[in-house]
Amino acid sequence: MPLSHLNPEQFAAASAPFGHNLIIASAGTGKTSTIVARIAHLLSSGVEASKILLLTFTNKAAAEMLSRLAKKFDKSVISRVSAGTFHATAYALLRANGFDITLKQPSELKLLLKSIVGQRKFHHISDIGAFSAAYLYELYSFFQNTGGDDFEEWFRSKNSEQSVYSAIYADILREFEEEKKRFGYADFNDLLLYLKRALKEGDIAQEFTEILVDEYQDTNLLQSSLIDAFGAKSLFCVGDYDQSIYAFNGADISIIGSFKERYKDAKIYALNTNYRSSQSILKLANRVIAINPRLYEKELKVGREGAFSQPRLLVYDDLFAQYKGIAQIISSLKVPSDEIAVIFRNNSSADGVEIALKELGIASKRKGSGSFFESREIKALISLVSLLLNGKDIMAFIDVAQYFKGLGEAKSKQIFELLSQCGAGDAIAGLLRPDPKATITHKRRKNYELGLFDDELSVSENLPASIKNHKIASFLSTEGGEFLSDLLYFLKALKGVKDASACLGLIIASPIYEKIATAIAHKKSIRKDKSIDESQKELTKERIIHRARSLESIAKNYKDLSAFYNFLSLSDSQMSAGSGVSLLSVHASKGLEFEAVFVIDLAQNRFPNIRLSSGAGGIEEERRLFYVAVTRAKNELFLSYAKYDKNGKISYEPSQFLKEAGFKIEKE
DNA sequence: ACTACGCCCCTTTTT
DNA sequence: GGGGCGTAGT
Repeated sequence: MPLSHLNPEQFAAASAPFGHNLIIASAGTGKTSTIVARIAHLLSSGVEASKILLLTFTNKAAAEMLSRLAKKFDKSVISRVSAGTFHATAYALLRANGFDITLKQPSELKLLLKSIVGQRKFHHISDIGAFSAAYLYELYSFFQNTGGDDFEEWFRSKNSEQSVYSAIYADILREFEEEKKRFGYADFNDLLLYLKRALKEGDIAQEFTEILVDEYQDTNLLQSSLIDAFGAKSLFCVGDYDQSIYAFNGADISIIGSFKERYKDAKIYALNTNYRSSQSILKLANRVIAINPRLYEKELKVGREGAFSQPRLLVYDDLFAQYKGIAQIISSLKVPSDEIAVIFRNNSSADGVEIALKELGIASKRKGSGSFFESREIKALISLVSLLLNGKDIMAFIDVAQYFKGLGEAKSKQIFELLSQCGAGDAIAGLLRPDPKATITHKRRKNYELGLFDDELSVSENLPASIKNHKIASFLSTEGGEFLSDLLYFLKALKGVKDASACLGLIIASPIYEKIATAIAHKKSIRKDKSIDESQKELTKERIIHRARSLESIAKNYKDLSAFYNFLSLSDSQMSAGSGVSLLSVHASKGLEFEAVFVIDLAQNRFPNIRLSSGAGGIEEERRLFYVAVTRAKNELFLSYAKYDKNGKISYEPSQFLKEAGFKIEKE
């Protein structure tokens, strides 16, 4: 039984009676084991598995806890436990209840918002520069996550100078909501908002006996209100206010702080024995974090004994010398590289470290950061998948169309609109089965009427046979016709194929993807003198197909295309394949532990990041970030910074956290 | 009106 | 290396 090897504190928490339980679990105190034991306790006491909901911060964490439980319980029981991130859980519940939603990444919705902002004028109101669409999106997201109600009012109370635009911004966002609805889009926040509303209005009746919340300190008001909307009989919230580092996403430390006041029957448990870090590491971490206000009493006890090396401060003259020096130390450590992490405040630090390690032949892995899923060829592949699932997805349509010469954003949009009219809002349906009764209207461009491009008839003549008789054929250019013909062929080839991996295989083999791959390879093979490097082009194309194939093999794990698409949209920190030294931002390091940890670029302005510390969480949040970073270390901890940057143009002061940790730093 | 292309900007943290 | 913006070209 998992409960048998718990310490008394952990046991008390794991076997707590039903009710509103808050477990204050400091870093390294066996939080995961306690949650696993709690679920085991619930199952053993006869709670039906499907009445348990486990909310974690990453899907990986949820999967890990379930796999631990699978060792003690029947797999068919464990598979009935609902577990995942807030977002993954909400998505699953909404879909299971018939909500038809296409989840879109923030980057794509920023693009959609941008197209709306672009049509607005601001300068007739004021000379003040208006916010960019990206910034407005983030602001709106923050507003939603912090439980906001009236954007315009909220905005005015927060931002005095930009208040002149508050009405326009609010109207833009109203239109944004309409557009999202029209194209069937939802973003991360929408998942939570939709579910919350559905629960409140009784559209979804999902009862849980107990909801367990991991990383409770990073819950924001939207998430907190969603927990309440479930109306579960019992809560088991596990967190540590000293590790709250998501204020920028609306995480509110007062949610954990006010637990006692919000729930009358609240019981507070504390896990105080640290089994992870050596005494000297813990001492350093606690000394710094003690400067922050204490929300609950903590008496940290060291669970490990033995002789460990003291944390070391490494000071370098130059930024690059720092990365090189760290790589050198790493190569000399007698620790497996998988047990080493380099942790930084800003992702911009990662490149230098990666290069320095590479030079010494040391393998490293970085979390997802762009590369694979954001590459053009994978994005196009996902867009094609998206179109199969959602015929209203205009952004996927434009993304695919752009690889056909002569089709840019505006032309693609026009074609999409025409097709939509043939398919009652669904462009793909409009292409496959145009409604003969639909009347289509098209805003003709003036230039056409002036006869500037007079080959309208000959253009139609050139259309591929498959598209010649389509209702919108008379509006199409040769390129547009070619694109729709390829798309039509693609849709017919994939019709009725459910298996995700088979789908991907067919997509990759389709003429439309072949054209896309060729177009991308072509662009990447243009030499400086504008000639084409043909051998390079072939090589790039092979690499593109190879990458596409690796996505195909990932798809094998999913039962159908829409399950696979869900994974693509929701999966956290996409695959950190291979082995080697982990390169992590502090946020990405959350929940992990390593034998040896390097916290780098500990310079004032860099870490703490001064620009950010003036924002939501303030310097206290930066201090918590420092606390999280150093408490990842089990045995060895190295702290470092450089006095100057590469070009010596900027000089850095040591981070205030180094002083707070008790390091004596000599003056120049 | 729209697309293609070259040049300059910068780069917080995550589901 | 990507996105924003001005310019040339269809």
